[in-house]
Amino acid sequence: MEKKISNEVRTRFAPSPTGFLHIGGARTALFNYLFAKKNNGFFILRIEDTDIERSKPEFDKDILDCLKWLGIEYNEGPYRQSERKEIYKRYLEKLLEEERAYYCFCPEEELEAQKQYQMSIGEAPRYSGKCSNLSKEEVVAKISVGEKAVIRFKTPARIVKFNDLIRGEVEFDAGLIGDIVIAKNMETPLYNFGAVVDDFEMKITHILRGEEHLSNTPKQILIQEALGFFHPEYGHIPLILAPDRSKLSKREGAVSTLEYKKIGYLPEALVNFIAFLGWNPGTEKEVFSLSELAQEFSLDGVQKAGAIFNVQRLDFLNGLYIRQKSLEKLAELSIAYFISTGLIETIQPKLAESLSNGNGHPEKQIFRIKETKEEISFDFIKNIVAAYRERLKKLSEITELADFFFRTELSYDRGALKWKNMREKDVLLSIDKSIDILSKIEDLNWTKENLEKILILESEKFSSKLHEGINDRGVLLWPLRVALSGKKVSASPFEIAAILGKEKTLKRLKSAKTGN
RNA sequence: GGCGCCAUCGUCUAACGGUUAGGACACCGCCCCUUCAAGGCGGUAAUACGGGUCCGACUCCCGUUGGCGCCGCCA
Repeated sequence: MEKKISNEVRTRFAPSPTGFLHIGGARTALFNYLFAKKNNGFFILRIEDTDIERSKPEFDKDILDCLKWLGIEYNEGPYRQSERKEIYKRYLEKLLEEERAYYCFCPEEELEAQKQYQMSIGEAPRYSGKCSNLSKEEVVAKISVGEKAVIRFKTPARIVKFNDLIRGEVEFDAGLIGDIVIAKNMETPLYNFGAVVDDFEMKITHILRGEEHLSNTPKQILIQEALGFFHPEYGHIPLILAPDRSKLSKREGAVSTLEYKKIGYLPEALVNFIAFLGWNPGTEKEVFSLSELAQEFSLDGVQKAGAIFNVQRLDFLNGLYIRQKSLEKLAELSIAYFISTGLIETIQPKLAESLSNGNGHPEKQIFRIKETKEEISFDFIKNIVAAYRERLKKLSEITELADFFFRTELSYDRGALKWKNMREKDVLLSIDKSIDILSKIEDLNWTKENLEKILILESEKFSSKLHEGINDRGVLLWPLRVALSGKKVSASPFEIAAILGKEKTLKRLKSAKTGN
């Protein structure tokens, strides 16, 4: 076997644009990227769009957008196989000339029947080799009358061994494979052939791909030998599984990775999460940035068994990264959600999209509460995010948590105002007390810290008066919370009041009293 | 059906012949506390099964079982 010709590491990610880039594909891209980075090598993106029926520009775009979002940058590409037909044609001609490949005219129905029969008697289904016996004249004659032909590779019947970077020595009996179709015609190469040619042309040294390709490897090795190519190293990564241990399917999680962006996952969280699906550094450190991963990544730490996609862990990591993220950035990202749920609006219709892509300038934009057309500042959004960031698992959750900041009428059950077994008249007393306290605070002193200081102090006084010495701040703070937010679960009433401002705070308290 | 790959808590995993089988998520309990989070402390929970080899197996070998992948004129 010829060995690789270069000692610089070159990896590639070679998806086909026949579907969205799902989590499994994203992880394959990540591992190739990390391996290249770790070894000071190159990472190449190649789009395998030879299947013209199924390849779609929108999927092509999805792949590119996705990698960009995750921060996975490629040094070369994207190459597209549809633009490289001349190259494949050249190698196809070479194989044909050297009689390592041949035209096959067998109709598909016949092949299908053959396969069914072979399987029914417990044999490995494979092509009989019928057309390999055709003479040159017969072939020319058939082609000249326009008979449809594909090109088959004469698969040598021998044992193929290779050392998988992750699994160790793997062995296949190529005699069971049969002569595979490597091109539909001279212009349309098929996967096993196109990939081999490109990997050679692009000087790929390490091929890290999903386990589903393990049984393609002997075919590719044999084609490499027929063409006189060197053999790249192979490493087959375990699959990412659905909760029932089946392959991630369209119905179960195989959606575009960009969907996770929509729901409000941070790319840092997703990268960290998928890196640990099938890999670990061997230490107890589990929070890694992309560049830390690039430093630590090693094939030794890659698992052999498939890993189930566990959303709870993703949520945990996302919460972690949300808490670490800057307020500016989070607020910027959150605006898109407030806009899409109709809570706020902007005069610039394209803004939401550019913000979620991280290139808007929110501090210079004008936002309005949709219901009242009242103008709000970027700081207003920032403060809301600050009050809620600790409670978020996903960014999208913020609209449901904080919608009350943008509404004039709060609708909630009056019973919610009651703290523990408080009597109705005490609830009214409590609200009056809050109104009394808050209306005395100057606008200048209307800050979260100050409100907290005063309200804590007053709540203790109020509580002991109400319950004769029992200290239960809830008697003042709970009705206040519900009056301001309309919710039983919220940020602290101090934070809410500070963001709402004195006027709205008092207004909400007054309507809590009257019940409208 | 054939071929191949795989097998440690529910999940992601550590261990690379000698550990009370470790960590994280989730779950449960306690603390903090005006709610929910966050945070702190603690707990439940695993080597699929059967044979070997060895003084000693999660670890090595064989088998069984189970899971997954491929067997396309898809990639």
